[in-house]
Amino acid sequence: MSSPETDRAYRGLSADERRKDRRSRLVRAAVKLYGARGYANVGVRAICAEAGLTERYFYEAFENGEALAIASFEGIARVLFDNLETAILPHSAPRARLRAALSAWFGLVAAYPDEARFFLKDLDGVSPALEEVRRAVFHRFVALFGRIVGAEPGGSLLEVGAIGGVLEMAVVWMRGGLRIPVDTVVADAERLCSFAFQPQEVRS
Amino acid sequence: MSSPETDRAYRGLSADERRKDRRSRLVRAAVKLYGARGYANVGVRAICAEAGLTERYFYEAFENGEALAIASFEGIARVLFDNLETAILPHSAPRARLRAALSAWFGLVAAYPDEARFFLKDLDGVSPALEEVRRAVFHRFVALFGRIVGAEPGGSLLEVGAIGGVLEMAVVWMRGGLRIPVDTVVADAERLCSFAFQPQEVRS
DNA sequence: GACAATTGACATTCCATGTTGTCAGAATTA
DNA sequence: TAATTCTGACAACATGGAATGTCAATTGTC
Repeated sequence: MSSPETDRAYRGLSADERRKDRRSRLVRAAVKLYGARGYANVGVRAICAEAGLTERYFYEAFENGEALAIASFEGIARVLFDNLETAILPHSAPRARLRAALSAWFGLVAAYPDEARFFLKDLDGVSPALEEVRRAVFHRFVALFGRIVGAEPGGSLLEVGAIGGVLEMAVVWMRGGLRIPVDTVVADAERLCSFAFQPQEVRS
Repeated sequence: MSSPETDRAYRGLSADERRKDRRSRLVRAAVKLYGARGYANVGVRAICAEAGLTERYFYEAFENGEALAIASFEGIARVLFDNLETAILPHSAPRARLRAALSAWFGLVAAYPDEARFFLKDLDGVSPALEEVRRAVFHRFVALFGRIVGAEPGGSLLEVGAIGGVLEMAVVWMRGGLRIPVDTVVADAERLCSFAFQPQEVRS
């Protein structure tokens, strides 16, 4: 407990603005380092150094290190879903919506490699809380694609497989240095999804 | 350096036999704990306790903790590939071979949940060495299925996606407590793979 | 300019872990 | 039985990280 009786401006920013700024700097630094070194190899010390802040402000912004990881992951997920929703907006035909969503997905992966690496690879087997967050986001991912192509809700295992495949494709694509043209990757992913997300009665 | 001038039997086992026994006990204990708690939350102390051995024997058997993780993973992979090869042996038709392999895969997942959890989830973002091992095994996995259905070698991204999907299906299937009948899961996976692993000229 | 709030650098505490070392006692052989 | 190897329990050391605390210097307010 410090004694902040008043909260006056500092460098032109209010107390709230400063707090939010520090928080977002921490998140950005965290994602960058997570993506570069892997979550397991990044501690709060390194994150603070990268953000140009000290531990004191870290624990002002987050309960602990895990909370930052969760916030980072959920921030990435939010941006991702926003982008996908925006991307499919102009289209109405299921196939066109699917292609637009996948295009956006792989475009984001290419544009934000650190975020992508963290999002794709780091969150497994670390802690139950992190695992649950990953699970929930993955489920939303499957549901979104189901909605995109107009499949009935519920999310069959086949759809799970398709989305899992799309994620793994991104992993391998990145590891190969994005040398494969994005259109090729999108086309392959589209084939995988369009097959898996068809309505039950047409499937077999 | 101890001074083992001779190596005499102990409890009916030669020195070599005892070493191998200790080593395999360590691997078994490691996989069990990895699967239960996640790799990041398991140290050599806990593994030694689970194996009923002490640290002294750990470092007799392995260079360090990471070496045990690699050995564990590769041991699982070896058993897995052996099982798959055996499963497809009696069949010659691509479709039958594929079904047999997938049946074996999901059967193993169900039969060895600890091994499966470790194999599927734990190895990402921990260390470069572990990551490389995982990558190599995944590649072999894709190649094996390509060979099973008689696709030309090389491993397209679409095939990567299919295998990634199969792995993710196993993850979700396990998390759901294996409540979905294995035949259903195999059938879905089979659809995913049979579609993705077709020869280029037929694909579109 | 005086005073309070705010910041940043750093020390400090606490604890877990990896790794190596010690040693008394059990099992084995002669 | 005596000598010796092997074992298991545990101490010891080093390292690194999480989380809290201290304090002088800086910035804004009056």
